[in-house]
Amino acid sequence: MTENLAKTGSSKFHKNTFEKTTEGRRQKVLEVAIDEFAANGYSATSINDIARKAHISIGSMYSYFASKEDLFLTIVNNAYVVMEKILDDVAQESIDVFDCIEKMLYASRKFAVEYPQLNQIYLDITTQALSQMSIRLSNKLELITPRLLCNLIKEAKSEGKISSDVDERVVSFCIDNLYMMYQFSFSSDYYKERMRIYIGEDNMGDIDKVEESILKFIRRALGEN
Amino acid sequence: MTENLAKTGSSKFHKNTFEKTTEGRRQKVLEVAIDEFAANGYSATSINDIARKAHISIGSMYSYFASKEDLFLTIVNNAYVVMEKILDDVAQESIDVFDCIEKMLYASRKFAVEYPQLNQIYLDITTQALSQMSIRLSNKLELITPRLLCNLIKEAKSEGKISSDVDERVVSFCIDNLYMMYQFSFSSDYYKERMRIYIGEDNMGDIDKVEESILKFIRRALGEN
Amino acid sequence: MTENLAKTGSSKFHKNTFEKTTEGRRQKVLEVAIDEFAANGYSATSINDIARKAHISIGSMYSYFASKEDLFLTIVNNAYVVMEKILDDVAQESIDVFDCIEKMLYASRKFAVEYPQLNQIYLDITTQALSQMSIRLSNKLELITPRLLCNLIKEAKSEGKISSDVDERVVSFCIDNLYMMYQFSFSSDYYKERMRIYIGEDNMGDIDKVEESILKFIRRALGEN
Amino acid sequence: MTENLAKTGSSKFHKNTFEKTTEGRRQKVLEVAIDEFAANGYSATSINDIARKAHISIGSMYSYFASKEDLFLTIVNNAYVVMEKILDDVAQESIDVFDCIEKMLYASRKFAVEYPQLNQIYLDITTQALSQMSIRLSNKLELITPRLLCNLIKEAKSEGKISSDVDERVVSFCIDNLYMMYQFSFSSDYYKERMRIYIGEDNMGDIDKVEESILKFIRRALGEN
DNA sequence: TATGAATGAGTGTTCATTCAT
DNA sequence: CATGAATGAACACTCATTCAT
Repeated sequence: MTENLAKTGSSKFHKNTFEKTTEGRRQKVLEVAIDEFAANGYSATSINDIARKAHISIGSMYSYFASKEDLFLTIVNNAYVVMEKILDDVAQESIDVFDCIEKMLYASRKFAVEYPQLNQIYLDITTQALSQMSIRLSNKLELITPRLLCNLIKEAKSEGKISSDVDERVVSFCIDNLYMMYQFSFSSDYYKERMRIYIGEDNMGDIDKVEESILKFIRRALGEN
Repeated sequence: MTENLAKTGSSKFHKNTFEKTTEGRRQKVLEVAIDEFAANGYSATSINDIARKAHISIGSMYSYFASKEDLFLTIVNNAYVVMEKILDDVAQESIDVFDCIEKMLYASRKFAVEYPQLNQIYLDITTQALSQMSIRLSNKLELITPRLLCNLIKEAKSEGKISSDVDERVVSFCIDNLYMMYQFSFSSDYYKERMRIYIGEDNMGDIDKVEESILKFIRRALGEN
Repeated sequence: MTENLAKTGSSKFHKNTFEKTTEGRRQKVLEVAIDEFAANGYSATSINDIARKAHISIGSMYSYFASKEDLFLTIVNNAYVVMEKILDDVAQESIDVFDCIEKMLYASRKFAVEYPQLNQIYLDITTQALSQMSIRLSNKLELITPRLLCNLIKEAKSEGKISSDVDERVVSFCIDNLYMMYQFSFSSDYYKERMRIYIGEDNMGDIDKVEESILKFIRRALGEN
Repeated sequence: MTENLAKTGSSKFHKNTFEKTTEGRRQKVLEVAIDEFAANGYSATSINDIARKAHISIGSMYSYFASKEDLFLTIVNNAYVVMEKILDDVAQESIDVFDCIEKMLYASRKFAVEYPQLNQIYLDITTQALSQMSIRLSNKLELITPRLLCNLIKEAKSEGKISSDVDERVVSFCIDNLYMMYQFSFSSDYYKERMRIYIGEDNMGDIDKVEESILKFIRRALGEN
């Protein structure tokens, strides 16, 4: 549906050696690291632990990554790439604004359920303690959703599909906020519990109905004509 | 406007000794601890550091709190009490749904700007790594906003002020999600930057306009009649 | 039976204040301290803990005793006084060597069973780590048993009751060694288990028979005529 | 002379890494640790101190042993192995009961004089405070002496070498008690002083004569025919 | 390139002792 | 005289990182 989205600058936080090992080692390292960082947070995770659980020497670990931070950023970057891909696909497949908005909400849940650890790690990054680190990440990705949503709204406005008096920037912000919180609601135990409290134990079974309500909320907010 | 809100069970995570020191020491400890936990996160904060910066011996620290965790929980609990108070005031002062929704949005920003560290700490708690700890907190507070919002919407629906076909639970969830994200947007550098990208550098100066747009978003979503 | 034994120099390791408090406080402190030192050993016992458990402030503790060491020595000294009294009584009541030896074995057990903690503490003192402290104790007590036993044997020898070719010093040493080990065998878990292994689970019930055998061992060793 | 003694289950309280360092480091660590534990007792000994004195980083210490307790148990276990070996040799070399009893007494002194620290540590273990730890030690060794002595006596009884009316279990217990106390008498300052008091300063020079007296004591007690 | 032993600053926590009230 | 808050050196233990093999 939309123009091609600018690709995330493929930042690289690992050493060249990491690309040269076997796929198996590479995958094992990433897999274990994701699990550990997701479960314990950045600070409380030990790189020695990761090495041990991945059946790899810390020597190797440090031949792949210059530091614990770099290992973490490698993972985060990978997660961004995955997220980006999904978003990209959604944007391409959508036929109009409302379809796109709907698909993005679905995608949020799907991503959260499929990769709960990546979301837990993402949550960590938004934390002030890790904000210094997030600076090292190309925040281009952070630009992709805003631009996508913003353009979507603008287009829809000019096509008369939605009310012309909405501020596309703020509205994009709100919609993405809803996406993020919805995604988090499947990630950390804290947010899971919070959603349960709001939605009610009984309604947790019929998640499609919940999603439909959220979409209705958004559509109305947009002043769907 | 509304019924009296149930008070948060005043859990206590400090030892009695803490209540007996001078107000100065007490405040200094809390102040420094809040700063440190907010800036570094729970794990990366050293209780010895806090003691040093508060010009208090580590021995005293441990005569006030049984553990680092308890110091942290004391702070979090205090933050909750502050939040609760603000929320309570808003609920009491409001004259109707829309007024309340508006006042709560203002309050979110006000709280975030006034106590950025408390919000940074709150962000930390929602993290999976700290989910175990949040269990120790009476999550009654977590119930206060849902109930408040939900009742508000229900009432408004029955009064015909808003569309009767909205699901009050999901809608409350969405509105609170918008509040939380808005609040976070003034707390951690990450979310600050994110908001800037959405709203645009130029619009950041006129935050009232942004808030107005968010409110319009919500009002429309509620199908304001 | 024997001459009066030289009294232990009544060393004093407490401050005068300790004598001036109420009997209740004094007893409670000693009682708790004995329990704690016996269970954990000198080093691993906290004087703050003792104060807390005795419902007495550490301030008071330090107004009674100059240091943890002095509290410990006070207890040890008390224990010695108790032991000495028992020994003295035995010596007075006995009608001859063999009677005395028998009574002393009974007394060993009685004392160990009645005051297991004092024995555990005594065990501690014999340890090299605490040897420095034992220097501060008047080791006159340590002289009392040797002299008593030695004189006993000498007398018996001259009376022709036991073989004339025994070395009274070595024999006294051996007999006291048997007493001590027997006493320990009712004190620490280690020695209890050791005795069980030697004597056998089945014989542990009839301790009188065991004692009879030990006495027979000693009597024969003395070449009882 | 006797059947082969069951070997002590070679429990292992160190990590594999400890076996991989250089012999020099290994010896230095054990040597320093033995000295420190012997001199101060378990509780009052600092593992950081040991590391410093062994010129080894505390990190290495913990790569060799999981805990202070494990370092201690490693040493104790080593001591047991040494003791066992000596006992085994004595048992093999002896030609009859009395010879064995004599050799064991010599061995007790030899071991005590040669390894005073090991005995001081052993003394510590018998203490109630460390009884919990002794549970982790295979107490097979504790069985070795009882069984050896008991069988020896039984055999001698059936061969008519010693009186048939002695209870081999109690007698073994008594003899081992005499060995232990004799051994201790060369180990801690407390027991050294105690022996000096019994034996007399003048007789301390001719220890062979003392030993001869002790053996006579035992032989008579056995009712040697 | 892979290994893992080695390092030591740093962590959370304890405790004997002091002293103002 | 009794109190208990305050102190801070010391403790057992962890972990990111280095480097010789």
